Amino acid sequence: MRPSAFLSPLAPTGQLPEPPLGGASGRPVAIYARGEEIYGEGAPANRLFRVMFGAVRLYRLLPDGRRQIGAFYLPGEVFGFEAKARHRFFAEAILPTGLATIPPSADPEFTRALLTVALSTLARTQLHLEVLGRQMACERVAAFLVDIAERSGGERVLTLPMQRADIGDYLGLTVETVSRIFSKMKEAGLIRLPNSRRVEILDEAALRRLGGHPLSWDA
Amino acid sequence: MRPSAFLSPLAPTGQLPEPPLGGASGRPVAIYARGEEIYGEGAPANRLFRVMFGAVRLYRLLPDGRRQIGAFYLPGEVFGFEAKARHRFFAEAILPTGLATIPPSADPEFTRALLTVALSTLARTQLHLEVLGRQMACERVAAFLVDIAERSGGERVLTLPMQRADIGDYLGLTVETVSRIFSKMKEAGLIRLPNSRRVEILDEAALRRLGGHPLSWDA
DNA sequence: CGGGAGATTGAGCCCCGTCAAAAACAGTGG
DNA sequence: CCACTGTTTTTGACGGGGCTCAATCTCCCG
Repeated sequence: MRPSAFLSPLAPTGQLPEPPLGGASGRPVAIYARGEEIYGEGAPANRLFRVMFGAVRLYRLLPDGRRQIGAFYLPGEVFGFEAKARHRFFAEAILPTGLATIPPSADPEFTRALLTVALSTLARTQLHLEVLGRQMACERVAAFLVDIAERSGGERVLTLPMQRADIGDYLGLTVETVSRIFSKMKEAGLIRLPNSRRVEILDEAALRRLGGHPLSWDA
Repeated sequence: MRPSAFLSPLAPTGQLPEPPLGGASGRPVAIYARGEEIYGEGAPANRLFRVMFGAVRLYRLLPDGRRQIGAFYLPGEVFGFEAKARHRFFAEAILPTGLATIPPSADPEFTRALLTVALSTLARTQLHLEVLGRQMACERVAAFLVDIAERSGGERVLTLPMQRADIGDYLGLTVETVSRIFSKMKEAGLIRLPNSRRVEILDEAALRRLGGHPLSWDA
């Protein structure tokens, strides 16, 4: 499969200038257990992380407990930057996860690379915004599946690292709705579900039709 | 009023390093008419804009015509950067609007300033995401009003540059719902509506309670 | 004063959230 | 290997918040 430059701008496919942000080269990898907090809201934001393996969720909590997951990070992707000195999100490992730490640097080359990553993250967040603002539940799930498929290498069979509740909190839906839509998609022959964590995409074109226009900014 | 460093990071309050991105100093200002397109989807993204007066909406269209407004830009704010070489959004003047153009530069100082702006924009987009993903219609409208109030100087009486349809497409709601909620808020004594474009905030605390926690990342 | 765009209000319906229960699954210890 | 327990997922029934459709009202501006 052709790597989508946009959906995987942070992946180790070579788009990111390797020297400043890239080097996992010899850097120590910290291991986090499933569910372990990487940093919390209010923690000082003084370093970046690159996912070496596993997966990470970034989220915020409303006072009454509602949770919005802002992003998932898969192997190769970079997260942890903030506009201010402190984090406004929680970051947690979804699975046993290895993270390489990228210390900050005043090097212009580093700044440039960070800008690239920040702009890619912004672009993805804006796309996410469109999904939450203007798409129906089934379109959201379809967009999510297509996105994850692209980011995890374009395999036809993918293993979701997160559970249904995470998907719901990412898409602005309830667990029940997500589950129901998975079932509908299975009935409709769009996907197969060997088990709850594994999804085989049978009709990618139909999913893309549901999920919006992921190619319009690819040029 | 105390300027909120976060909600107005792009405003001419001095937070942004002035030399590289800041200078409206002597730069020509292009005037756009109400409704005029500043750039379209697919246009080359090769310069930034600073709003001198007026207001701008940034939006995307789904194939079937649904519109998601990703952001509004008020005087002092900067927009126009993209991760790729081409725009994925449409930008339009909402009112007669004056824009100063900021040409790109390879200067490290410029890159650093651009990074600051990009990170602020990302932070705001993530907040918007939370509103769309997890808040009820009335909470969205409340959050919107508080946000606009802060960004336009914290006045108690504000003049909305955009119409109801824009607010709806920004908040993921229909015009009718936005209108109904304005009416409810008026009945409840939270706001007054001298006319449809003008909003007087009577009970800011109640609006903030509705609209989430805009102070949690202010530290 | 008339025309048109935008805003408001009403009626009805549907998608999806809520509540509840059953089913599938993952460990754990016997 | 199997009972036992807690977690996650699925499915069902029901109600409500917000969308759709449609009519009316308000405000500009000629």
